[in-house]
Amino acid sequence: MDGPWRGMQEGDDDKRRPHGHAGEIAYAAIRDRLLRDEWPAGTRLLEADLAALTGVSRTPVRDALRRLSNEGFLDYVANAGCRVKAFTAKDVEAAFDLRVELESYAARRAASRAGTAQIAALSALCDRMEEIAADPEGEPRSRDQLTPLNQSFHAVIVEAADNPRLAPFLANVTSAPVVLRTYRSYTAEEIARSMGHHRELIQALQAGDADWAGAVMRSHIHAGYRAALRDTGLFGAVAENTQD
Amino acid sequence: MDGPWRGMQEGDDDKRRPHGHAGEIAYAAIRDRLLRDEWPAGTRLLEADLAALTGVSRTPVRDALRRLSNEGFLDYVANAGCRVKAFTAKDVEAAFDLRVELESYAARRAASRAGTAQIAALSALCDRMEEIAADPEGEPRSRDQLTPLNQSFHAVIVEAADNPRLAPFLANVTSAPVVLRTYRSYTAEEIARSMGHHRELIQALQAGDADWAGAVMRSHIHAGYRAALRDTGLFGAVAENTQD
DNA sequence: CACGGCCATATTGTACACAATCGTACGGGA
DNA sequence: TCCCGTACGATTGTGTACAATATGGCCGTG
Repeated sequence: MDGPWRGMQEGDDDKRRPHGHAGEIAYAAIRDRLLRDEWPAGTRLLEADLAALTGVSRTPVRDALRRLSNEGFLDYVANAGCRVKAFTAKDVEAAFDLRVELESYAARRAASRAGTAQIAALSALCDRMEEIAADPEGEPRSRDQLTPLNQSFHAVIVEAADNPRLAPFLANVTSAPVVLRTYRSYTAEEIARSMGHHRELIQALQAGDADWAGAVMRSHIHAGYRAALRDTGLFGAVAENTQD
Repeated sequence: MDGPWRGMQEGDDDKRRPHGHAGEIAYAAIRDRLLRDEWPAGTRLLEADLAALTGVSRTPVRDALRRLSNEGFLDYVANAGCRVKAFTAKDVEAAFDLRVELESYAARRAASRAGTAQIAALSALCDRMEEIAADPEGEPRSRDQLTPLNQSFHAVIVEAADNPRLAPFLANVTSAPVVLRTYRSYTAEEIARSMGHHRELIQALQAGDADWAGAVMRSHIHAGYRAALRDTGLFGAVAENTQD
């Protein structure tokens, strides 16, 4: 702890980091734990601890914390560090509301802009998802396989919307833990409906019908909101007992 | 360069800074110059120069640059510093599109939530703005007086919308220089129409009519977009000749 | 016993030093 | 003459030391 040691002592390989990626490492590591709910809401995160945890110094850790608080994961108070944000039912509503507006906008725009290649990509993603959903094996795991495919599906539509500011915005609003885990709380029926929405969306885009596409997307996100709401009681409770 | 000098040598008062605000100082200073178009699009910003300019060290300057690039003012490339973003017509469209969606959403929400105090505040702001607009004196300056009042007006509506994620989002999309300067390029007729929109908005909110409020806001922002478009040729040109 | 001020400590904010990386100019070779 | 490899300078990324601030416990006082 005293000399100019090679500052590595915790979980990491000693292969030389390619300079310019320590910040990414810290960011990814912390974000990952946040997504896994490793720390209960309200937990204070110390820069020094995180530095030791991720194997980099405080400087990139600070960068990561600023980013994460900007993305809504953390509450940051000047000169007092940051705490894991307590998600209330209201926050969940806020996030989904914004998603409804922005994603339905994306769908409307995409209706007049999506190319055949993008339509094909969406179709392929639907095929994969339906295949996985139909598989009666591995029930819990299929949910986790569905999630990234679903994200890709939405990403293609956002890309087709062709608004350079949109993607980063949506990334911020969809990165909330609650949003990311929606597929896990879906019932079998809700999953089937979600697949249906995807197919309908593709048809609307092919038809170039902006209103249709926007409306389907609106329903689609609303359905997700209802599912997420069922879990919110949990968050409210957690938020309360760790008020501190 | 050897001893623990008080690191002050450029434009600054030597009154002690209250620790925890150097970052803010750097951020405000750089953002201010960006808004004044002090640097043409494409200009590379060196951390060391900005540090000397603002009188703080590189560390808070880096924080400020990260924030500003997150807000869309700068393009940031790893290991290569950052450049002043070249705004294209497409970027302007993207920003206004997002504003239309988010602010009309805010207006819809506000219709069923705005309290009498907020309505009164909006009215007072309208009074002030109309007063200034009616004054035949100080033509160019009146525009600059209108802008902050207009921002306050929109801020009140966003606050009334009561979505905790909304305000930071909109701050990001409205902070683009083009958006901030719209009032300057308004014709007298457009200013009058803008005032009319504000009054109509208040009525819609009082009536609790979400559709009405949303529609008025949509027109309101669209009108601003048209005005901003008239200036975009300029930006395109600047963006091109500084490609580097 | 409660309350308020004070001190010790833990933690963040800032500055600076060094290491890694990128762009560029220069020189050698085809 | 043109191209490619190399070395150098300029600039960013990271680690670390120090300064400033907040927090919590302690003591004194009402």
